[in-house]
Amino acid sequence: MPGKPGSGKSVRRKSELGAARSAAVASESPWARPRRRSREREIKRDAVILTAARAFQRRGYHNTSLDDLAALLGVTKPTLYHYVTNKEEILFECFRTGLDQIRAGLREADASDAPARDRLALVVRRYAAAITSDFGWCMVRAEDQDLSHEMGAAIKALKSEIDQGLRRLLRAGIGDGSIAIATEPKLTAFALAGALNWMGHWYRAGEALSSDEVAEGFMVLFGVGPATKAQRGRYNGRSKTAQSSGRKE
Amino acid sequence: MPGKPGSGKSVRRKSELGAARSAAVASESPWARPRRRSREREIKRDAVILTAARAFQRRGYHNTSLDDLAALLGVTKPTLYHYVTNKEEILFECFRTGLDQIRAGLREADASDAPARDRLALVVRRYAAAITSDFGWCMVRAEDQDLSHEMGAAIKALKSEIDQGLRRLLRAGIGDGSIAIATEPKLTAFALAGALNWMGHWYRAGEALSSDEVAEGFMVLFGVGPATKAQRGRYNGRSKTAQSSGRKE
DNA sequence: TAATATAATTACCGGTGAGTATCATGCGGC
DNA sequence: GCCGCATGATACTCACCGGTAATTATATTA
Repeated sequence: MPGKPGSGKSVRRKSELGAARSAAVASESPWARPRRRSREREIKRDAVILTAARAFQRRGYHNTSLDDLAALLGVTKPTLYHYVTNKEEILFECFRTGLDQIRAGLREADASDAPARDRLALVVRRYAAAITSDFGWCMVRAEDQDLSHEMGAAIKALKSEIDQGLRRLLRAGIGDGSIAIATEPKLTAFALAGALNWMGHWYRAGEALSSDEVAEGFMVLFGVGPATKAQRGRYNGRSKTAQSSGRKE
Repeated sequence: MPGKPGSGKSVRRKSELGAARSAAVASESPWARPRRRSREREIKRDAVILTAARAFQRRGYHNTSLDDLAALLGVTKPTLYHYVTNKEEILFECFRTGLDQIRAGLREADASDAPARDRLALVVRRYAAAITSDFGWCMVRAEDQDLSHEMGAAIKALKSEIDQGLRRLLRAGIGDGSIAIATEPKLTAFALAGALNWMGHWYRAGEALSSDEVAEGFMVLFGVGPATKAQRGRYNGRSKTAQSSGRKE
């Protein structure tokens, strides 16, 4: 139906539409109907994203058709379009969900006043957990090539934020003496991110090591772990503090 | 043409075919020679693979049609089928070509009697060079998901060979005292491979650091570089020999 | 129960892209 | 000149897939 308002080619986020509506029509009109954000809907949308992430992980983005995805969910393809605007958006959400897990760890670390080494360890653990999660594949393997310009740029920004966060922690660690590395933070961050991202390729559920253990191993490997002797002399034994402090984990 | 011998569904390597033929028909028959291994043909085939690798790197495997590829080569699609059996084979060759560069480095290292640390350094340099080459993308980003079972298994085997080679070198280094790492070889190899593979994502031609320099940096980072106190003697006199070969950037 | 919004379905469209059947040309050897 | 072969182009098929229109089912509310 060509006359239906708002159904044009432009990609309209449902939320934006809703916001515009409620802002325009004010609140006393009976039509301003608070747009009962039925929780149900978001749950289903999340199920679409999660199922898609798993399917993409197994068969790849391009080898997973929307019919496949719909079948996995026990519905038909058009139903999917009630929750997402197109396939690209699904990939984008997978991307974002995974990256957000890491960014959450980063913010958590920023809010802490533990030594930088411990904050970095936290982020690395979160990173490893995210990579080995259902959304890990999308972060590592899916490529910006499959995203539109805007979405690709958005993902790139998120990735950059994570990269910068790692570098900042490394610099902070050098500053407060809790980290001693032999190479510059930039290269170190690249190497660390690479090692972590690669987990997405080899780490399988049921691996002998938990993702936390791998994260710990990488910290040691990069010379910023508790087992490094170089650390011992530089700053005292308080390195365990944040490790066992009330963090949920 | 269903009648043409050897043109069935099975993927036959041209070289194997040629070898089998010449072995069977001996060398005096006038029909034995027609295998005029016209060098021209292999050159063209290589061009197909290389051009494909570059296109895949930029736009991705699934976003590059054979028509695109043909256009890049200034021919039409059916022409491509004179040199490869299908698109999958192109991807496989890209994979293999890249991996072979690393395997060559591995064999080179095995043939050397230098300390394991230097042999590892050589492999890491070769690895970094391969990843930043035109075929780097295929090794890292392209996934086995797009390959048939047999080809996927073949690639997996090659990858495993490389992984085992890295572990072997690490163990050898621990054995001869030229490498001192704080974690087990398996995890170290994963981290090292990950850091190197990730170069395919961030390294661009014209980067401030050459791939050799990055490789050197990683060696340092992983505690097996020349800056490590465990290595006091600059015993590496020959490690520069192979360094300058191969890179064009 | 009527009105309405949402949810999901059936049936389709348009485009694309891998792979093929068939014909045309150039070339070396007889 | 003719045959065989390699190489290439034109024009096509065939299936799949993303996305949509029209329609039915379900639930909520007045």
